[in-house]
Amino acid sequence: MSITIKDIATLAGVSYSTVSKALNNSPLVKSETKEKIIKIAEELGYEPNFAAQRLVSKHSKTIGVIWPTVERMAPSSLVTKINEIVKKNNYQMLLSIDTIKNSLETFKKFQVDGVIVFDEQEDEPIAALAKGLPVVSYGVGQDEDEYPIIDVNYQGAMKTAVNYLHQLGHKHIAFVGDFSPIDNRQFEKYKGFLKAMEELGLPVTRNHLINTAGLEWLDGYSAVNRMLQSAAPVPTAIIGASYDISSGIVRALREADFTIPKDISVIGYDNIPQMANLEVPLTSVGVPVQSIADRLVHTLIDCIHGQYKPEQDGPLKPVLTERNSCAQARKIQGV
Amino acid sequence: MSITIKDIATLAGVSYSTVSKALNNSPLVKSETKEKIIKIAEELGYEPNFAAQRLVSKHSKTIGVIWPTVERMAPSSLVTKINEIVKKNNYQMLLSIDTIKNSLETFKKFQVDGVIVFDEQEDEPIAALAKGLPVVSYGVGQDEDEYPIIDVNYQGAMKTAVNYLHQLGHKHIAFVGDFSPIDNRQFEKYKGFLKAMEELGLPVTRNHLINTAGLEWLDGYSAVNRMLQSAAPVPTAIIGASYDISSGIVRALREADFTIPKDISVIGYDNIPQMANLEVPLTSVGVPVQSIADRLVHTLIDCIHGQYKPEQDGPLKPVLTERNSCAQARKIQGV
DNA sequence: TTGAAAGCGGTACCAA
DNA sequence: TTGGTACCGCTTTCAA
Repeated sequence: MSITIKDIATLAGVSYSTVSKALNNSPLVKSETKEKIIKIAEELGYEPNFAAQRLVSKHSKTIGVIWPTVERMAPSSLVTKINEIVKKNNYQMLLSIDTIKNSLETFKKFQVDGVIVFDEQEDEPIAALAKGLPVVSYGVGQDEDEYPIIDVNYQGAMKTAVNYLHQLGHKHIAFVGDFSPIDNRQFEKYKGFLKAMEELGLPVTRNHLINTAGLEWLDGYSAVNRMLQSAAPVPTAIIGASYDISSGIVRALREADFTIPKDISVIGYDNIPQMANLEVPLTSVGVPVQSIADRLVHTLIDCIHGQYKPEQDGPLKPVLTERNSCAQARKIQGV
Repeated sequence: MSITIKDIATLAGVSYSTVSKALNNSPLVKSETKEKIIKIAEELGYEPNFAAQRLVSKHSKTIGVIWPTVERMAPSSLVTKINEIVKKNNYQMLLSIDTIKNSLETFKKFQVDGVIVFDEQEDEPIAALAKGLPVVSYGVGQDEDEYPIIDVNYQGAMKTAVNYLHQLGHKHIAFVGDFSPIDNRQFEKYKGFLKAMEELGLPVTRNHLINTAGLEWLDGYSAVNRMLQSAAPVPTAIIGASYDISSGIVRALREADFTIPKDISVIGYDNIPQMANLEVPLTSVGVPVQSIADRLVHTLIDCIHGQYKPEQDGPLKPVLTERNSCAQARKIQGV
């Protein structure tokens, strides 16, 4: 059995309720008494019983993160950042890689104070499952949401990327990504691209829209190979829809003896530091993970304290980080 | 406030201790009463209070996993498997990506029954930090360990790979991996390779030992490029020390216009299904993740029940999974 | 400024 | 078979 406040009380010659107050730094205890008690507690290596505390106090200063797909880079990067920020705010983070339903159940048992969800493509409506437990997600914001969704502004990011390339003189810009309409988040990048191109009056034919039908690097790789083998003229610039996809794009281009950025410019979505470690360090666009993580955690904490108001914060701002994978457009080959 | 056994007791017209027994399926309760109580509990959507239960019962049927490095493929694959097996054994899994020290603290608070550690390169001795909490790790077994380390038999895996290539007629086999002696696990693969080559009387010069000095795909990629640029004759086969490294190896070879396996054979360490999704599906070697996960979880559960005996299980068996990235050795180019 | 005591929601023992 | 009750370890009134 481990040390309890009663042990401390006995040693200190006070009642255990006094010990409780002292340990919680209550102003109701004389500072001498307080110091004495704290000293004894430290000597004994006292650790409060968490279960007992929560049986009474209800909150655990813990945030749960549900992350069902462990195998892509950008989320890994984000979850690492979230962990940092959670700690900075005196919370702990616990992760579950189970289904949303199971994870929520587990987290409710353990009485976490709130949950961050990484993936909402599940049948059951999260709000119903959460039942009172504060939940925050990210992706595409919608008005009807019953819990805050941090809008990472995919469309804004795409617009930034397209404008940047346009300023470099590019007109033939291709989008390489997964645009099955099932996946909200991916589809949003696609829509953002279309909109941005349209606003600038740039051409969008099927040759500019390369569907990877998947999110692994290999999907990006094969998509680009297909593009290169088609009869259509090669675009002067490519926007890759994610870190992993972009890594496949770069690989395919280099195998086909394209030099980046001399022969073709490439921008990758996902503003994570790992973009710099690719074969060709990639200029990337997107809300920096740090900002996403910040917003997620702070919104959740506000929810926990009942202080969250929709639209209290402005939209998240996508940033373009230059890394020399883009150059002035050259004469367009072919047409 | 949520439903408690007292609410149920009132409705059922029995005492709450009877409710407790009924809900725990005690044989001391008449089955009619039991059924009635269970029915009411279900109707009310009763969920036992976990904190209260643990304040009394001490164990949580939960296993914690400490996983400080979220960004490599093989561990991701393993953790996913562990989750499955943990569930199959009626436990839950919680993940922490914090430092070992912090994670252990968190897990102790939440009273998990045991912990699986993914990474022991930390200063503090884990056993001391765990203080009674059962811990299991994996990697290289050592006799002095104060907690079980599942030996994944790196040396055996290397031997299997080398023998396999040797039977195909290869004599010039290179090892591409990180062999800084600091990292026990990586170094063990290196030692296994050396030993296996020696046993077969195969030559090992510095041209056969390519140090990646890192574990990312890019490290494998650059290492192979360096190898190809050196004056030394190219080996007829390569063993890559991990999934990520092997992925870099394949990329570098293909860029240099080597056809796998016609021009060169490649085997990758890490027996994970993802090996099949590489550009060239790779023949791989290693204890299958399934077995590693199985052993980890079962050993831990034995420890939890105080039933673990060192050496109760034989060594884990590396398996070679063929995927056509190896062929009969051709005449050696050069020397 | 301190202490006593009533819970929090269960489990488990003992008595009826 | 059931009910009564003493904890588990802590927080939080309320009284002293």
